[in-house]
Amino acid sequence: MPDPSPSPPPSPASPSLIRGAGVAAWRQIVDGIEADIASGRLAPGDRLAPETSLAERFGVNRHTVRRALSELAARGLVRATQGRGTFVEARTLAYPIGPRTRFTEIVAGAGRQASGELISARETAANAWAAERLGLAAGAPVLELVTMRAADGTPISLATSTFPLPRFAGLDALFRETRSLTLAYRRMGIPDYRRLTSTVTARPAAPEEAAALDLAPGRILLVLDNVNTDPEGTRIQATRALFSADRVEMVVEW
Amino acid sequence: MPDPSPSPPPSPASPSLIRGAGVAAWRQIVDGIEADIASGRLAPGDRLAPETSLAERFGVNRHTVRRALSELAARGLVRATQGRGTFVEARTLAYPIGPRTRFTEIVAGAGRQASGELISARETAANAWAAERLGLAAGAPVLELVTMRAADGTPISLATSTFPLPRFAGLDALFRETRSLTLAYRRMGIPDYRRLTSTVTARPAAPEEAAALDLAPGRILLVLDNVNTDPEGTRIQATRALFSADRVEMVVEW
DNA sequence: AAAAGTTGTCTAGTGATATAGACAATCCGC
DNA sequence: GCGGATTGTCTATATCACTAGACAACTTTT
Repeated sequence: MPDPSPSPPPSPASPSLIRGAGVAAWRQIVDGIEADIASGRLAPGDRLAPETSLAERFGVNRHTVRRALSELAARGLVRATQGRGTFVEARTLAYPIGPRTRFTEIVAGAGRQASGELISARETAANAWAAERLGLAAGAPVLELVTMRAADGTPISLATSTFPLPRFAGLDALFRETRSLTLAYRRMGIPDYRRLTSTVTARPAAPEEAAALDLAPGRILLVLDNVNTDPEGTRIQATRALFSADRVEMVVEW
Repeated sequence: MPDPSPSPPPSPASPSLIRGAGVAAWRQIVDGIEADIASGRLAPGDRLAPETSLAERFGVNRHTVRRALSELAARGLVRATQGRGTFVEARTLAYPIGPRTRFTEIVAGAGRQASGELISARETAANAWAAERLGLAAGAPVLELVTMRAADGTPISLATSTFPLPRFAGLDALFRETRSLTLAYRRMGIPDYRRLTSTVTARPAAPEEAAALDLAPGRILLVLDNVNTDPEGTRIQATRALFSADRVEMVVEW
């Protein structure tokens, strides 16, 4: 049996809706069109089928289709103009997963403007998740940094990084000063870090996550877990970054 | 700005529901609990909070909670027993993304039973997706194989692989005979293949995809695109595999 | 200039969702 | 054996989603 292989992108979202699944018809239409946009089946500038055609295709009333298009417009994915039609406005960012990633370079490479901020820094006790990944005892003191990144002002990722204490006491101050984790590491005597593992999964955004990333409720998140070590192989950083699956696709190259 | 880092798993799904988002309250509860299970916040064997507690936590009627739990039970994620409580039954498969992947080994390594089948094989004209990845002219003749994989009888992935013709004419017969793509390649004079790129993204399942993978409508898919080459660097295979994000997490290691 | 195509807005009726209450049945701890 | 905790089932009502029709206003095509 060959390793799993994805099917080539099929025709646009299936017109048949699922009734009784707890997802409103208009919402399913939203998700379907959004999936077409995210997958490239609908590209920026493309005009959507007219409302009456979509209604016929999805087997719903034209008002239901309008409810969906209204939501898509509110999310900035499409723009409707009276008498002309509804056009696609969305695009995604190709985000490489690799031994090292530079958010600013990734965004600039896509012809967009990167920005970011350190939302919070605090010393706390390592929870089970961080303790396991950093090889610490549960409850061990750690430094936790929360950061938010954006491309062209659109939130891209919400990330929390955890570092063992007391080794990394003061890292947050160095980070605020240098705006670079790599430079902050160097100031602390660590010439470079190495990626140990990366894990990707996906799930719906919790309400507070959706709010932070300016997403509609329940949008899908790509969750990227990274563990980094110092040159001697000691684990120094465990990070979890949340990305909107509508705005980002993960790319791995060898 | 450091590379994005995920926040450690937060407390269980936010109890507040989003009204007016087109997702029924009971359905949001389903997704929230399912996310807790997928993320490990709720582990197999854990008992869920009682119905009355969940109703209070989510701010809904107990019947609405029961509607959600009924759905989770139908999906095989939880099991309710009168007088005792509701317990978690789900688990996920760690699926490595790497230069080579062996589904059977991955599943066996998780202590589960792998199975799979070749659903279809056909000669067709390359669509834009495959043509781009294989470096072919659009419409060039290709062989397309569709496969389904399962672990312990639970569908894990639906994959479509595309191969250029006439070079790979007969590959499907060799594949049926050897049950191994690597062996089939060797019989055709290709000692080994190499991974060129892998891309991971996520989106809701289309109805026919959900049906094929035995998922509830609208469940989240992890979509893995791979491009492989022969030892000389010529692209020989483009694959898209669809995975349930509830059942699989992608793991990358260096 | 007129017709056709398309989005935008208004009013109104029917079915699904969520709520509510009550009580039965099962399991577990004391 | 009893009480408390929890799931299971029944009936009933209010609110929201979806449908339907009609027509206005704008843009594009003929």
